[in-house]
Amino acid sequence: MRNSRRPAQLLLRWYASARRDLPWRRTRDPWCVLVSEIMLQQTRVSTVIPYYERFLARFPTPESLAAAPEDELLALWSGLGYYSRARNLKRAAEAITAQGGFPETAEAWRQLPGIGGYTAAAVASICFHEPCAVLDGNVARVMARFTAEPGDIASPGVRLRLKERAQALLDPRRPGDFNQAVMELGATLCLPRQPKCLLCPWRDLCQAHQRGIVDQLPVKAPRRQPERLELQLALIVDQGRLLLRRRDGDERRLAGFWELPSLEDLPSSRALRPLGRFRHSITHNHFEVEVWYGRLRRRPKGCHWHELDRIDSLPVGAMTRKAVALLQRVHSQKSPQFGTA
DNA sequence: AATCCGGGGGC
DNA sequence: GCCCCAGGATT
Repeated sequence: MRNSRRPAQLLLRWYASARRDLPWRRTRDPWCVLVSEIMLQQTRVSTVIPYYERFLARFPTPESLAAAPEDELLALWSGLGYYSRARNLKRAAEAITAQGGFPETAEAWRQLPGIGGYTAAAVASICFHEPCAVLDGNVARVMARFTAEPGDIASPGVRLRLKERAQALLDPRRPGDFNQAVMELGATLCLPRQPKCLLCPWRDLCQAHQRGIVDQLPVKAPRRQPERLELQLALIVDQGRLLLRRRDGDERRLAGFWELPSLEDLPSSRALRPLGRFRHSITHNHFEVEVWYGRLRRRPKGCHWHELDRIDSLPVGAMTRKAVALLQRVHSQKSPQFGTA
């Protein structure tokens, strides 16, 4: 009994001194914690922080989000990616509002849209002290090394085992701290490459470390190779307005988002001239983007004008942002009073 | 079980 | 370039 508690004690002692001061660690408000957990899905801490601050300033409660127009939400989420997270968060906020309060168990949280096993366990343990272990990428890696797990950590069977092992180690008196401590360990010491075992509180208990195979774990299946694609976009500007088209609402990705028309969409591209190019990767698609610039006599079918200085309030993907940023650079060169030259 | 969804930081 | 990130939904 005493022995099984030792790993948790070692970990929590380390966490007390090594934990980073992150915005969502300064509160136990379920709404703030939920927002952070959703944003942190497949997204790094440093990326999330500015989005988190802006989001909660605008939507401090589930009620405020439930009442908001979706476009405003998506504009605020723009650039963070995985936009179904935002749409599901709004639906969850609506459910919470309708229920008149937050769920209090992981099982109940799990019922909300966009909330899976990880997020449910995270919020329930941090905000409601439910003794349930989380399993995310960090915990999977830490536990795979701690127990020298030989299986592929992507396989459901292995993931279940890893979660059970985390559950067995969890300190039921401090489930939220324990969960965050394991993740902190994975994020700061037990790194995918070149882990800092010398600083690790579990060094002497870690099976992989004892066997000298830390750098061989965790085992992961090879991933599919990316596709290269070329894209030509048109940046049509007139009187401070930009020509955009809206993607269908049932598109697989970036549904309902505004984007630049491609060259093929335009009746004539003779008047356009090259402005620049850049690369942009979306999951396994690697785009080489060429941007053309100019004016058009008339508005093409399906396209709409938008004020250039109000693009920020539209749902717009990062690729479109990069292209528009290209334009800002040209403008500042043309207008010395706004540039440094 | 496989695939898809965005995007970016770090090496 | 490649890996992988406080995952979840869909097929």
